[in-house]
Amino acid sequence: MLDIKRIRNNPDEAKEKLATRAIKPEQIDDVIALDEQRRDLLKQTEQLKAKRNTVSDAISVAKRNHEDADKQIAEMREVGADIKALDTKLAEVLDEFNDKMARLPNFPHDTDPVGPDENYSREDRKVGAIPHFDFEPKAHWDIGEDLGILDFKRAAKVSGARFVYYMGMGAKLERAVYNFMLDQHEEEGYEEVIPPYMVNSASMYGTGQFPKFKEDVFQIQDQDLTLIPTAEVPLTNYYRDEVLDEAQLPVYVTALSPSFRSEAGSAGRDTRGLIRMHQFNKVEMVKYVKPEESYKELEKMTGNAENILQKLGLPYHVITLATGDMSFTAAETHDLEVWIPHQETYREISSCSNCEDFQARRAQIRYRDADGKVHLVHTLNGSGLAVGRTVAAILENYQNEDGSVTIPDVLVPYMHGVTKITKENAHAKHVED
RNA sequence: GGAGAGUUGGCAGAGUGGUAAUGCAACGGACUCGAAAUCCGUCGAACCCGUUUAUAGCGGGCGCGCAGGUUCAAAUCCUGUACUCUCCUCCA
Repeated sequence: MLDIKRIRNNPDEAKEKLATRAIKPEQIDDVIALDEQRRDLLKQTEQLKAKRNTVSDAISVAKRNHEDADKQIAEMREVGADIKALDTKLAEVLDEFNDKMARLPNFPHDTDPVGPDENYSREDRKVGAIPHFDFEPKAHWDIGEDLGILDFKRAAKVSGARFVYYMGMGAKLERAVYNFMLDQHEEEGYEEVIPPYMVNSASMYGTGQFPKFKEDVFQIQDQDLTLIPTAEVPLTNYYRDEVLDEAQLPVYVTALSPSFRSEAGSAGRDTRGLIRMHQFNKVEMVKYVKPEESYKELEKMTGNAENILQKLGLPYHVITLATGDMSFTAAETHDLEVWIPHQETYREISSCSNCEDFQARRAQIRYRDADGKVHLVHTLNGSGLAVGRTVAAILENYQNEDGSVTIPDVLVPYMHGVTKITKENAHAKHVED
């Protein structure tokens, strides 16, 4: 949620900034007009309420002295009716105002590249050498199915498209990857959390998924529960409607969780493999910080995600998203894209965003400074990393000509010493009693 | 799933129709070399509107889980709802 006072005082600034995010100037004029209506009605009803309060006092005194108050009561009956009418109108205006405000995206940061889509994003750096293969590299779904560690067919039978079973060493690799990530982030100062995987609408609203992106999620029928599309939602709403002490900041938390996404509107894209699933694991990082530190913290968080890729030896590049390509709540976003050999391209594997006070205003997450004054915190979130896509990247970048996959060194301890996944070791052996 | 109880300021806790007691904590001051204790004073944080250069001050609104309703007037009465706790049932 943007600050209406800032929009009211600088409408041109708001129009200019949001124009880069596909918001028409009329939408700004709309909210300003509604805001004016709202304040006008508020003034009227508050004047009447002030009158009601003073006259009610008089009535109360009169009654106590057993004097007649019928005249005032009759007068107040009318005032009461007027208040009710005004309040009804005010509620309507307020609803519309809130709805329109809730659909305006965050202001982009001044340094963000301006442009309508990903073609305008800025590449900040490339890290790691792109691997060269003496053979035709296979797609990760072929590697996985040939080794028998990924089973898309049976997942389709049991659940549907965009689901997968990880089998044997595949499951173990997934587990190794996220355990490694959690351990790394813990070393970097993040507290590990296991959050709820279903949240209520207020939480979805707080982090900005609702009201605009309801079609992107899975909701439980007849209950106010939504399967989380990212752990960002439960992690950021943890302090919803709270005032923190300045001394508590910054707060760093991390969580492994499944993420559930309906992928409405993605029909036909990435139909094979682990890239785009209805359910995938992700290790998420969230920070609550003081406003003046949020951009420094964003760089640190991006570094935390990069650290994972570097230790895994996966080539990637970092881009700063163009204004038109950023998510709704972000003021600035760095995407990490990992090299996928079979597609000969970089694919998103992490997205680290500074939401500034946009989520904090919606979710009312604040802190009290040394002078006792209350301010909104800044919130950041980043994937560190999407686990399924990391497994896909490992399978492809570490594949061998014989169909086996070498395990990156840092994961070997997490694989209990296994250095390579082969057809021979991919599955459980029968154990004689 | 069944039955009951509860939700009031940072915390504890009164208040069953006339507009939020009290205690603790906190803050300011006095005393003190300083602190503690004591005494005096302030105090529902936050939010909204108006006035304003102002995040100062002042005025008003709001404010008793949330949303409605009844009433001249609601913490108090009514309806719905969320959450917490206890017991029963069930359950990994």
